[in-house]
Amino acid sequence: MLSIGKLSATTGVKVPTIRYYEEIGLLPEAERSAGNQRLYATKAQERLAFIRHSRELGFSLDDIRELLSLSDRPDMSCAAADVIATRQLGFVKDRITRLQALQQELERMLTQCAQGTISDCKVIEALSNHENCLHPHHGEV
Amino acid sequence: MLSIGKLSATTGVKVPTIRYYEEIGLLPEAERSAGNQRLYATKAQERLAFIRHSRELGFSLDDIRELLSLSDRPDMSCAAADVIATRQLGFVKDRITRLQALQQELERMLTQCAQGTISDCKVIEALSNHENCLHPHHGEV
DNA sequence: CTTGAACCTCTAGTTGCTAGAGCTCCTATC
DNA sequence: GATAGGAGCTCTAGCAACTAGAGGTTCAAG
Ligand SMILES: [Zn+2]
Ligand SMILES: [Zn+2]
Ligand SMILES: [Zn+2]
Ligand SMILES: [Zn+2]
Repeated sequence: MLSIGKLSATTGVKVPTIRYYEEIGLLPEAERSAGNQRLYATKAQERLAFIRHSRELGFSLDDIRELLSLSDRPDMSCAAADVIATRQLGFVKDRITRLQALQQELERMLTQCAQGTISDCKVIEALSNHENCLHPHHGEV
Repeated sequence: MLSIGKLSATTGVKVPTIRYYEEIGLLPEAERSAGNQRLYATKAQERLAFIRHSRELGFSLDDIRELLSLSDRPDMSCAAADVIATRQLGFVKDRITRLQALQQELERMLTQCAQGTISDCKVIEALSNHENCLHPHHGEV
């Protein structure tokens, strides 16, 4: 059985984050020592590693909750898991597209600026009106 | 002079968002009608359009605050503005790189999955351990 | 047996808004 | 001029996914 600190060290998830995951029900309530400190078995390490890795791949905690509950039912079809991953892939692709548009706009305004005064600054000018933009870039970045 | 609703309609920024920008000092306190309702001059439209466009390009409100105060000093060097935009470009490029790594990992796990049961699902397996990943993908997405 | 690191709970802060309650005001129609 | 209802007002709370701090307890090394 590991203390929360050891669990944190072996998984790379910070102590308060582990407690937070327990609080929101991503991790089951930990066992406690006589002095009320959390104790974890190896199983918790795996579950936490799963969460961390999924987070690193950009999944939301809600998606992860769903994926965890699926992984607890090995005989079920994996269709639901694949739907979640496919949706995530869609988000990622979409975001890349939008960020590439932003990159172009930022590069354009920076190369146009001749490093003079604010009144001549193409960066400030570009921010002031969208007319010269090549992309629509609406919605969240 | 425009009501907050008209200002919202002409700029595409929602009414509560305009009030929020005023609250945090991005917009100056609006004049008020006899009945205490906000009234805006054309200048406010430009300022708000600047904020909105900068947000669309991914700048933080703190950066925008800085950019706005620079744009109020036309005789100054624009170096500071260019620094902010360059930094923003850096963020964007970095994020794109990380998202492209995520895209690859997600595509890899999805193409490997044979659509069977959870116990054979390559998506769940890939989330369970990072060993087979091609990228480190640490840090925030 | 003492010391200090690690643990506990609870609250509040972060970013950039958004939603709601409960009220007042403005304007259009009759 | 009365009235209906849309738009405005303030204030509080909530979202995601944590992070930081206060103030107190427990554990483990020496
Ligand atoms: Zn410039
Ligand atoms: Zn634009
Ligand atoms: Zn699968
Ligand atoms: Zn990985």
